[in-house]
Amino acid sequence: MPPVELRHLRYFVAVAELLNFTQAARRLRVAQPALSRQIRDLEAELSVPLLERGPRAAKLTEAGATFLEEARAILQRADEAVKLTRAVARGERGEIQVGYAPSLTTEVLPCALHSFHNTAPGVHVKLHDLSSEEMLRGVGAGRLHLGLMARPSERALSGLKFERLREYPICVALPPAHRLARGRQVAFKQIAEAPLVAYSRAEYPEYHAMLTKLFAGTGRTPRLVEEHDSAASLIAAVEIGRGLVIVPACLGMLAGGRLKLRPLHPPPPPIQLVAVFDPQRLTGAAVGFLAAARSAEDHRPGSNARPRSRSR
Amino acid sequence: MPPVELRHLRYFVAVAELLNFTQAARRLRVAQPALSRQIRDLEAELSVPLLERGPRAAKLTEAGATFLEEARAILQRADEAVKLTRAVARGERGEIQVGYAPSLTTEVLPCALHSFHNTAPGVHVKLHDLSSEEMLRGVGAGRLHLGLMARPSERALSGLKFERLREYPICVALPPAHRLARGRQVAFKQIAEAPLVAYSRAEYPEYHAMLTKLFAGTGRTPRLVEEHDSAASLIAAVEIGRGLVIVPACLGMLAGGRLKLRPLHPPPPPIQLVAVFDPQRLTGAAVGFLAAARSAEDHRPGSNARPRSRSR
DNA sequence: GCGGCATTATGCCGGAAAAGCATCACGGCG
DNA sequence: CGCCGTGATGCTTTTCCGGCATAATGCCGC
Repeated sequence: MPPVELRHLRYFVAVAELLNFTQAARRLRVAQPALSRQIRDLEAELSVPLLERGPRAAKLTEAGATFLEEARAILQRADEAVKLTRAVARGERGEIQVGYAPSLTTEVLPCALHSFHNTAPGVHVKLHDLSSEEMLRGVGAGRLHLGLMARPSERALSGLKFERLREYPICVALPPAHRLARGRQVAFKQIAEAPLVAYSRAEYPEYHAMLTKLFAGTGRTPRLVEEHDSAASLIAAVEIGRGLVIVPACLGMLAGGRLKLRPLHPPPPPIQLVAVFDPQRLTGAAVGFLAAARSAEDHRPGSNARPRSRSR
Repeated sequence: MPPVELRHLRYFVAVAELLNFTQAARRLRVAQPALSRQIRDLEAELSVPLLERGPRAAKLTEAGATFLEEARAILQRADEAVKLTRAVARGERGEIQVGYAPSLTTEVLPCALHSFHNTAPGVHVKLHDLSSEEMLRGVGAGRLHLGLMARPSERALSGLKFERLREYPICVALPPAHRLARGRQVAFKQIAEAPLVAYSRAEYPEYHAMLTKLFAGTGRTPRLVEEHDSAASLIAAVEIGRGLVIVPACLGMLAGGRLKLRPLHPPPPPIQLVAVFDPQRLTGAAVGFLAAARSAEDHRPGSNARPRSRSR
């Protein structure tokens, strides 16, 4: 016995709406006998009469009326399924898992989310505050679509790709009243022996790798006096004078006016904020989010904007 | 371009679950090439790749995963639609509209509802307290499936059919202390001049038709002292001695011990409780309800039960 | 590196099923 | 009674689905 197909439902709905096989056949652009047979087959498959054929018009039976509701619902659902699937493929619907390094992405993330929501309002972005290793593992395992983090070493990538989103010069964060805050920049030797606060080594190993690289070849070692597990407490520690901290410029977003950031003078290589992804598994929505993150302009004044040329 | 059919969904779900065309084809009892082509056609129709074919196994794409959920839901819905429609045709699901005359059906209706609910728990019975004319019009117009009422005249039926459910002897209802309550029955002449209360003529014209018939040929006219629009207030009126009332025996169900019912002596033709229906439109559920009403036994003692033979 | 083993894709053919065409049967209406 | 309109039936045509044989592909083990 041939199974029920959507064609049967489409045909039946047409007949049930017009209550007339001939007109329904015309609407469906098939000949009337073909339609009659399909309806007959459907009734046979259900072993239930759905219509009472009269010479003047057809009439729905009780069962036919309930089947009509059902058939309409099924057809609509099928239609929506197709539309939804196409939208997912176009990256307009669905969900993406995004890992992010909180302090590094304070500038980019809000803008990217905002801009992405405008272009793809149907995509739900799930954010995960993760360490760099967790992100790399998550992207590698397919749990994450994107990881926003400091550029990792080539061997840590192991097949993944990345795209550079921003570069942030390495700065010294100082209390506003600090002596060194008066200049436009700070020479490395001025802080080489100063007490430093830092991110905790356990949670931010790559920060310490950066510090080590910074001090390599200078014959000094950083004088770490405290470790903190978040940017907020780090800022507070500097504010109350426990020490200085070496951070990428984007931390200015978080510190607001509480700290002054001054670029290090012989400028070391800047911190690169990148988006890591698996090119195999890059979905449409993830591509869209990447584009939003790449092109997101910072709307707040003065943070990463080039200083405007002085009015002459 | 051929449209999407349920077959495509069935095939896709099988492949998506096994992630293997060959095994899925075996489960579907088709050859693997046929399955491959159907999936290819489906993807072409959606213009969306749903599966990534690998030499080791297939993998769902993002769009494929969402389409899988949708396809499963649609197939299940279709399955349920078929089951539901069959159940409706068998009279096991659905809804019936039943009109009833409240005081005439106090015995039958509760039993019928109970018994019907046991045999067809999926059918919702909608009850409508209506006058006889309203019921006849409702059944004639298809708004009601059944009308439970006193047997109407043949010409009022106009094409409808009915089935007799019960017969109730015509009785006189008296206050328990009334002189006439002492006997087992009441002779007509004993009440022919007594003050009578009655149902209101406006709402119960057929009651007055019955009264008229009862008095026809006796040379008397009923001495009506009050009219009431419900059985409850009628009972109360008799209880406080405003008059007697002529009612079918089933009113004993409502009056409880408050009134005594005594059959009229030369017994007039009894009141027939019938179910009126349109044989053209009789649905399975309505047939079931009719059967329940017909065979419903009264579980309460002594109301319509034949008096048991005395122990000798 | 190459043969074996799985995978899916392709070409071709036969048959089932759906569509089309012509016609029939039936009921209402002028 | 003939003339619409209805849906049903018989037959043919077309489409398309399924089956078979076989190719192409990628992986694994030897």
